[in-house]
Amino acid sequence: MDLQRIKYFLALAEQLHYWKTAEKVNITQSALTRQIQSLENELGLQLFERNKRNVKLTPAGKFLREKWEVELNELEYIHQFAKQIHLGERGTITIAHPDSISASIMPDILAKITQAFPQLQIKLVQVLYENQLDFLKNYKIDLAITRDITSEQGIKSKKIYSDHLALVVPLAHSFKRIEDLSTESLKVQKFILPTKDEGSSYSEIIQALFKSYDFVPDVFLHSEFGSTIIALVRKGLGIAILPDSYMHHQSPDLRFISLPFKTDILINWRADDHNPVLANILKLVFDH
Amino acid sequence: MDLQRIKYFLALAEQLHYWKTAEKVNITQSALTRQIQSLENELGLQLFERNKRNVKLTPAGKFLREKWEVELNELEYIHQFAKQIHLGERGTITIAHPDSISASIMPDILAKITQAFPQLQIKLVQVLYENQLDFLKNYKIDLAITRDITSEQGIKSKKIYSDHLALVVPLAHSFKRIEDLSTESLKVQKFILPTKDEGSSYSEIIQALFKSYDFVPDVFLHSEFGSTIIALVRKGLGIAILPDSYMHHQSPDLRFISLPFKTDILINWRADDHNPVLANILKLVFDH
DNA sequence: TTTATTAATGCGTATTTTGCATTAATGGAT
DNA sequence: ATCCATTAATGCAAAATACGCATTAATAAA
Repeated sequence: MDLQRIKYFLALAEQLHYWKTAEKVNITQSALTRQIQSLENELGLQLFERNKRNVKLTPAGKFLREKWEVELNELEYIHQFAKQIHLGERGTITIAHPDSISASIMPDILAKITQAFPQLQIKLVQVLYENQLDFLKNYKIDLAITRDITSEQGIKSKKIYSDHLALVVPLAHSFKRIEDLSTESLKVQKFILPTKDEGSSYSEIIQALFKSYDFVPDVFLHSEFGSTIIALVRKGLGIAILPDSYMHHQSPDLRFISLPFKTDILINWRADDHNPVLANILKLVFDH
Repeated sequence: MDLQRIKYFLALAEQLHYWKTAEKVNITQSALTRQIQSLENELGLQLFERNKRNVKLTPAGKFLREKWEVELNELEYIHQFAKQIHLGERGTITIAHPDSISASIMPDILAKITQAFPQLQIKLVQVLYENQLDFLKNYKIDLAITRDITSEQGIKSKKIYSDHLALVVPLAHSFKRIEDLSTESLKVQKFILPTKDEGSSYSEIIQALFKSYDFVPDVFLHSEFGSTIIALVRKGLGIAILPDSYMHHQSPDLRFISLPFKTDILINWRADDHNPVLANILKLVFDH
């Protein structure tokens, strides 16, 4: 059953006149007659009661007119919706990102996405560094924004931003500027650091930082979560090394001392993910 | 857009294999390929991600699979329903009938209808004699069961039953049998009769009855409604002439004395009413 | 590298649809 | 009652579309 036939039927049901309807739908009266006939044959029922002079709907025709009208509209809506999915304007994408950029580049990215594709559903999740790749591969997330470089098979990666590491201290602390730092003054500090993961490029940078001052830090506590670390520093329990994007968080009573060590932010995705939503988002993020 | 194409799509979406699907739906792989291609072109989107080795649904394809499945089922249901309407197995018909047969032939007719066509919606209404034809012509009712003969243009009519007139008296009344009736004994009675309509064949029969006894009745009250008349007789306010089908009503304290005057029950309908429901009901009523 | 698998495609054939011209039925006008 | 204008149905040839067969080309596995 061709939907076009149903459209012809609906047009005729409105006009109740073959010539006028045929003209309206741009076919000949003969073609229209046969379209209606084959529709009736297909359904095994009569749609119109007609003689050479008059055309009127049968009860079944009246019923179908009403129902088909609804059904066709519904189909049209469905097809539009599908088209939007095809164009990557509709759909859901799940993004994992570190807490450090919650207040800096994430808002920028999200603003751009929702402006360009207001119909997109975005799910933001926080995932432990060690789980990110697994989640990506197992379709639990579609995009992982991370500070770690990966060279995994099947995962594509691209740098989108980089910021500096900063020493985070309470306002009252004696460290005011980078010149105040020295091996001696650092040695006596208590440090609060991220969890040291094997092969994490981010913790390697921090290691390099300590090596440049040639000392081994007294680490009081490890935490994966930046906001926890900040709260601890504010309470005076120690000092921390964090990406300076944390400065964008509202953090009174704290001083950020920028250090000459850069940490990259990368975006990872499945190489074989052909979801148009992903393509659109990547394009947006890269056209920066 | 041909619904057959959507069915092919759904089959392929399940199998994800052109050869197997083609075999299943009884076309060649080449035909199936082209059906899917033209469906994609028509929609302006990709349904499957495919290379020469693998077939998988795109996000839009997944969406459409789900939606179309529902939509096709709905359409199939609608078409079945329409078929039933065409066959006169579904639909609504409005029937007007006089109160006198509420307890006799109406139950018979209705039982037959609901047994043969359990899906039919039947509306029963009581319509004043004088309005019946108007209601019929104006599509307010589809069938009028009446005691009046009509020879109206465009209205078809057929006798379906006939019963006798009866004299209705309280049990205590002196009239016991038809032999008790005479011009003298009748003259002194108070009568409760139906509304005397001009040209109503029913009231003409009653007139004829009185004429045969050669007297003019003392009419205490006219009422269109048989049940009202019966109540009045039971209270001793007078005696009445009614069709003897009223005997089927539960009427204690009353005596029906059958008289040798017949009154026909006719069924009327619009000559140009091609509603299959009507045809079915007429067939049922006539095959009696 | 070879092989087996499998979706796409060129091409000729079969089927379906279309438009034109004509027919036949019907309601209204004379 | 007869004629006429209107209009849905239909025969037929042409055009468009769909189909199947055979082949191609891409790809994963051996």
